[in-house]
Amino acid sequence: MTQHAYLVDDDEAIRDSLTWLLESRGVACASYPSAEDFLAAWDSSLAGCIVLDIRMDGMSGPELFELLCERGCKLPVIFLTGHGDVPMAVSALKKGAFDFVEKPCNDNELVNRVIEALKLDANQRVAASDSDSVNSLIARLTTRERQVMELVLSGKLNKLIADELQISMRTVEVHRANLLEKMGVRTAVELAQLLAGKR
Amino acid sequence: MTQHAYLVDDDEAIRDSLTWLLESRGVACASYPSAEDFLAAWDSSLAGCIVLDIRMDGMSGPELFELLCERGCKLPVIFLTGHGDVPMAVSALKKGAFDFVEKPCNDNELVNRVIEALKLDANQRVAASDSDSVNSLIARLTTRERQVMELVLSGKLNKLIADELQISMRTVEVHRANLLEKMGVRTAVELAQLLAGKR
DNA sequence: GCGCATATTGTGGAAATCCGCAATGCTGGC
DNA sequence: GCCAGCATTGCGGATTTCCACAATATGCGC
Repeated sequence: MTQHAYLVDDDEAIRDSLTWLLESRGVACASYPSAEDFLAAWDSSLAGCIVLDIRMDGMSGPELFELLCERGCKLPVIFLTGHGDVPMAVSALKKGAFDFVEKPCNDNELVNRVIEALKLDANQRVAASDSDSVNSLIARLTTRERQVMELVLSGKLNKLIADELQISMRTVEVHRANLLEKMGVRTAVELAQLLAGKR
Repeated sequence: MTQHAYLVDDDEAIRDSLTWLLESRGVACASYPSAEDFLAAWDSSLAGCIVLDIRMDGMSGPELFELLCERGCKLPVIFLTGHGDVPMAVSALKKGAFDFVEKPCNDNELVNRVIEALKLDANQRVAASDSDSVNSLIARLTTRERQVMELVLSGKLNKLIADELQISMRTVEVHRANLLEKMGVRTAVELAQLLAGKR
């Protein structure tokens, strides 16, 4: 999915000038005149970042942000704000908003923030994909393979694993070989590294 | 080092009432009437969190925060703020400030934030200590042991390690046994897990 | 009933790991 | 020169890991 900067602002002049500005820097844009419009268009496959005005008719920026968070949206959000509201800013940042930029703003500053947000989105996608891959590998293990894997990862000898599971050592070897193959690694060390942080 | 809530505010009444409030909830306090006073008292062994007023005569809260960050201070900082200043709030949060609480504030809210900040401080200390411990273990390895360790962690057989380093397999075994002992682990799997994230 | 997936087990042999015991050589500090 | 630390190596033996080949039993879906 191609990354876009999703511009959400009821002021058409701002949407147009931001679109022009960002596209001249190679950033694909999609603009929406209201929070409701973007919400209707959003789905979890969208890639990029959101540039979101705080004050709009109808649903406000923070309200949209809240709803997107509830729906699991991970896109970085840059708020455009013309008035100070510290509690709202603190609250949004703590909920994961990427940044606040005050209007009127320096063109370069905003574009740079957008580009940073796009980088963050890209990095998050890679990390999530890695995590999904490992999880799907684990999901393909049989119950017994998973049991043996846990014991291998706790550093036990095959002999002790056999004692603990009350099976033969040969069976432990079979499961061990199968699980390493399914996890796409050759050794228990590689397995431990693959699963680092997932335990 | 005992954790304290370090209260920095030029208003004595606020310092006193916060002290009373926090101590009645079991939090040790130390208060300072100015940013300069706290800065003079600070050193990196202090444990706890900082409750910091924004507006003070002399050095301001954000200025103190800036200086502390430059000096490597990791204590969580809760800003007390009576006026909105979004860019300052956004900037401080992005630099790692723990929270902003507006004055006048709900007593329970502030105490809860302080207690959360103390927990964060404690967790950070444990994590830093773990990291230091592993680093000091690594520092005790000889050059050769470190080389062998890297190759073990990349999953190579002793035989291949011996080829690569142009030494005998017995020597690899000696280094391998020595490094595992020095790192306090019994197997390469445990070693990989100990070093997860440090590579 | 048949086929498939899974779990289990045994045999035999090869390879890898581990380690006690013993020894040599080099370097740096006292 | 002596000693400690480090690097290196060999021998012999024990243990562990790995796996081809082969087989049986159970449960499930068609």
